[in-house]
Amino acid sequence: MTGSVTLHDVARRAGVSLATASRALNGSANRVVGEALRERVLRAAAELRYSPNAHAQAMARRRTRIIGLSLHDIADPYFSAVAAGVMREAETHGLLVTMASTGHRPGAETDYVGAFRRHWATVVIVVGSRTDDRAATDRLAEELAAFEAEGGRAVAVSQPRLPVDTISIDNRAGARDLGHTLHDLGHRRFAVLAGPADLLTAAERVDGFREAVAHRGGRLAPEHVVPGPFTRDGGYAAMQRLLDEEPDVSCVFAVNDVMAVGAMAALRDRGVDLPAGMAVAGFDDIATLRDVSPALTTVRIPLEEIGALAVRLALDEGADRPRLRRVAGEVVVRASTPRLPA
Amino acid sequence: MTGSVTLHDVARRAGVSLATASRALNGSANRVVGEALRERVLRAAAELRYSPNAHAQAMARRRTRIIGLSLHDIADPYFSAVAAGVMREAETHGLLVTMASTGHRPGAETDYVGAFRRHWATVVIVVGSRTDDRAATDRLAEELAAFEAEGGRAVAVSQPRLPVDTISIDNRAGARDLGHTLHDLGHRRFAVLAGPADLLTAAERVDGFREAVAHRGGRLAPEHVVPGPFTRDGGYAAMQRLLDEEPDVSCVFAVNDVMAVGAMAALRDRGVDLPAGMAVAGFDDIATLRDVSPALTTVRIPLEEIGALAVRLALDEGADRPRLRRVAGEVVVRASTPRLPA
DNA sequence: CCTCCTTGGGAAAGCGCTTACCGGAACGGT
DNA sequence: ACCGTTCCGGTAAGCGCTTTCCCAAGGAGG
Repeated sequence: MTGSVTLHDVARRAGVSLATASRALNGSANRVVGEALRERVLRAAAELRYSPNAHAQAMARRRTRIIGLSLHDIADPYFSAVAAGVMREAETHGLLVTMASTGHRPGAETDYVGAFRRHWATVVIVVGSRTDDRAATDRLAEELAAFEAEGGRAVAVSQPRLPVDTISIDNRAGARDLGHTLHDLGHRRFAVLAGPADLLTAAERVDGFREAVAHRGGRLAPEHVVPGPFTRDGGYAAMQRLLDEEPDVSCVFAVNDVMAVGAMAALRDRGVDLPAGMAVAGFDDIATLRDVSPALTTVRIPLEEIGALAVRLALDEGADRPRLRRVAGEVVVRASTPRLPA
Repeated sequence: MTGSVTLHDVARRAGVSLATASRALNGSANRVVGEALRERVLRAAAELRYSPNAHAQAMARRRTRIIGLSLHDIADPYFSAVAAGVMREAETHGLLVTMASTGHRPGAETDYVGAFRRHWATVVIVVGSRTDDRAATDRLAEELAAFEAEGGRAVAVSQPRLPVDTISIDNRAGARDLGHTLHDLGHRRFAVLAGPADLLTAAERVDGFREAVAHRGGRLAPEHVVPGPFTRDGGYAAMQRLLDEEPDVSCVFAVNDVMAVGAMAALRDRGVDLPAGMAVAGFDDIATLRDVSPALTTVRIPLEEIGALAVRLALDEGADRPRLRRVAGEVVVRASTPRLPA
């Protein structure tokens, strides 16, 4: 990058030293720069369209104003909602966010956290939820610990067992509440599209739902719990497999909205009338999906708020860390789960 | 950030000089480091868990491996699709992307490009489409020019009149094709939910559609072109206003899918049967929205591919810049626009 | 009138890295 | 045996900024 104007140029044009120029521009603490000089410097800077080099500042100050955000897939509305919250909050603090999509690749999070560490990010936020690969989790934990040891602040969202502040979505309680609600609507025979086996978030939702069913004296048959990717197509395929077994079921719970919508498509393609022929419920309350028809019963998670909270948590100089914040979901009943005629 | 291990530590532990350590680690060009030494250095680095400081490298090399991406709103699926493409392609090149949501705030893009410039980003990508505020556009153009003058590469998506490589979605042709298709389906009386007046993307889509209608000997009545925000609620409200006028219309074209879905919700709330009572078409073919019902007729834009293309374009050392790439849309007819019975 | 603060500016030492540039050693050709 | 050449390691000069330390000048207090 050639030709950029440096502080040196500004100082020369204003006829002052580098030190004075620097002080004039950032109004350095416990040091006053004469009004006249400050004026001169500011004017010179403006005339030259000077903008300080962020890396040089980072070197000298030994810190930056960037947030590193690692998530699975920005195209997934779940993650983009969280990202939106992070970015909104970041902006109010004058922070820039650099983002990485791990694409569900195990280990990628650790690599990216490493990159953020190399960049002296002030804050790193990882949102995910892998649970199976214990070794990978340990390496991530180690990397995050190193990052915090160097003065950074990390927050994990939906990613337990990490030695940093974490925000935990109460998946279990949300799914349980949903289960009870569906039971109250008269449903007794359930199936679950369970999502990926290795995703803790998915597992918790299944468990919570199972608890509710059990609590009401029912039982979730193992063959009615079908796994699959956390995507629209995953939901579609899982629903097809389920239908192939001709299950005796009146209501299917997909552990996220995206899958639920895929499941609805599969049902329709098989000629099932919705919502009369089958009730469908999801999880997350993705904004973009609120207008599917029939409108989806789901558990609302304040995703954007969670993103903002992550930033605030990281910036908050509280003691006794790591801290844990639980955020609850709220069942929203819509048209996709009508009351079952007795 | 204290306690981080530096190259100095590595060099000392390996018993070599800084220069050698550096050379051993980056295998510097036209310079060979003895195998034994290189081994020693690598081992020392691994033992110390050394990771180079990105800012120091940036300072010394005078460039970085980051892409600055500015867009309106990451929570909007249109933008998150483009972002996903950018990030996917960035990763294959070992680039990190730092992202900014302008939140539709005029001038914010310029501020963020300035920030990216300060960071010596190698590439800046702005995706947007404001057209009304000429002064703002000029300032953005100026900032981008300065950025490129300093050796960076910028690409604009859907943002014309900028002195950099730009990717232009052929909104006009897409909307025209859609108009013809709808006409072929027997529709004659159209309304348009036109989106924000100041967004070029929206304006072009309206124009293209209008052209098609005119070409077939029809006419789009001004009161049937209703503006509004580019959002679900914008579509909902616009549709309501339209219905309040009790227009003699059989088909409404919302200039993006998100609005189309909002419009469908409004129609349903007014008791209109879909798709029989009113045909609805959108634009973009947002993946998350493919399963609304009735399935939405729309114009498919390869958004993710566009994001990836932007990165490739920026990295491509082609001559005769600025270059212009047009990408076309493709009409996808689905259930929301049935053939009108003659 | 001298000393001691206080105020405000400059010189210079880094921050952690890359990369000319320099120089010693080993080697081959004559 | 001498003189290029190569090879390969070290020394040091930055990259653009902040910040400590030092110093000059002016004012207050004795």
